[in-house]
Amino acid sequence: MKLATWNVNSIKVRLPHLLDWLSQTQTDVVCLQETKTEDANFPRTEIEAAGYQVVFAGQKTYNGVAILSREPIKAVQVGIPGFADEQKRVLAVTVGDTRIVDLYVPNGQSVDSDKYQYKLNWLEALAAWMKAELAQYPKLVVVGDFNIAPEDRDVHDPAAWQDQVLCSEPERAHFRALLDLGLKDAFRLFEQPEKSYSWWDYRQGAFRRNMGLRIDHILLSEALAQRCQSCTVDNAPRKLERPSDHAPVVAEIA
DNA sequence: ATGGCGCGCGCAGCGCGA
Repeated sequence: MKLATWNVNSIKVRLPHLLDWLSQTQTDVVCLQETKTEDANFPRTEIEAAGYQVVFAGQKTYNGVAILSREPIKAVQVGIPGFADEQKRVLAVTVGDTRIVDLYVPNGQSVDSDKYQYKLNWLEALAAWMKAELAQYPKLVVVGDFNIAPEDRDVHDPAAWQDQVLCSEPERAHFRALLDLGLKDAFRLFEQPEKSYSWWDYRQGAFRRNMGLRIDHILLSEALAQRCQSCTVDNAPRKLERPSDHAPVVAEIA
């Protein structure tokens, strides 16, 4: 199974990129974030015509998640159970015997913002839920835009980003707490190029200069980590006209 | 110099992202 996560920054604008990319890569499951579209306006027909089942949970202007799968989608869950949240950031499904959780973790804005505290609370609730999901599903995949660069090697300029949002120690501690549950960062199961990132600012020619962060992740339970054959960032869509500011991250699991 | 770019919304220019 080829499984991907991609923050598309508007499903409407990026639909041609997404459909081309699915056709070229033959991806089996892709989890999207920042679809920024109410469910009534989601481009379901175009995606189904490409051979995918699709589920989505969206809202106007902000947030929004979707999961596309070539195999049937079952047991859809929207949001973190027991965590009241107006923002559409979480979608979980089962495909075959694999549980797949798609996350758009809050950005946090800055470490002194109310939004940062919301992010930390959100991550606390996520960890408790993931502990329960791991107990129920030996084959668990947790993917998405985590809005956390786990280590300094995931940051183009660690000094400039030190203690800033996306890189702060409390955020990184929450990321490590997920790993401590028994999840593996699929990207770090393999040798990777130096300076591998998944997001680059639209400004300052940041992509051309590779001024990025690795904030989009694929976490795998032990049973799936053992079957994981590769995990890569696909920079190709970031080079297109009107790209998302994020690149897809892709894992192949036997 | 605290902007820069690109999105949605909606028709001007603002909030937000990361």
